[in-house]
Amino acid sequence: MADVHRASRLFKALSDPVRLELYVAIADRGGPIPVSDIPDVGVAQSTVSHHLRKLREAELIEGNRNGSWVHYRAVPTALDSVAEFIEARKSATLTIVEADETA
Amino acid sequence: MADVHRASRLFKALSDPVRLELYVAIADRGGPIPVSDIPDVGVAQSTVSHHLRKLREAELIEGNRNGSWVHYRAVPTALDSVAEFIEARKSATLTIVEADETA
DNA sequence: AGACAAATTCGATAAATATCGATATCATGG
DNA sequence: CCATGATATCGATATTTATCGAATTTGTCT
Repeated sequence: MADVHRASRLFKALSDPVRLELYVAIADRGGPIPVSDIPDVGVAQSTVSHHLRKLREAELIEGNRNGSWVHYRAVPTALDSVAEFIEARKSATLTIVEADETA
Repeated sequence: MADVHRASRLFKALSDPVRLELYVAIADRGGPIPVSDIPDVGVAQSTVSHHLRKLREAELIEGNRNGSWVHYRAVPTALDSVAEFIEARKSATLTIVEADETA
């Protein structure tokens, strides 16, 4: 949670349904996936490319060329700060639940 | 994570720095907090109200009037689906890390 | 009732963003 | 070298969104 700006940038990167779907496809692949293997999400190719760039800029994924293909993979630690953010909020809300319990 | 749309709606709600800061202030309060107690985040009061509405619509917070004041509190389970989303991605990336390890 | 305070809603505006088709870049195969 | 395929970039457009000040609603106090 340290930096609200960093967290909000990650949230923003994941806030578009199409982009989120792309990210999930890449992350759940486990390994590097060429763009051409990413399942169709119903938008033009240039739009896919645009979203991949956004995900790259947010450092959620990284890609490298292998011949004609660009392989993308999810950056393993990218979601850590989001996880921390959620944990921090959870303990805060747990505190109040306990307080209500004893009240 | 089941529904990508639900997840992206939550992400979108948290994607604005100002709104995220407001949410953190409310969530970390532990208990109900009147709007007037929310620390100044540098925007007009009407803008704060607008963001609170968005957070409400995303069901991240809920508010109820008590006299002249409206008290907001974080919905305790609201972030659960986001946490699930992250967990699911983590196991996917762990799989590949292990695979790389044995390679 | 009238004055004041808290919060929301309204209307306008400027900035950001998602999308597309067309074009460009890059690599490969004939 | 040219055609083809994969991906990225460009330019335009329509939609969304963050922001503000002004007006409104809601409630309290005298």
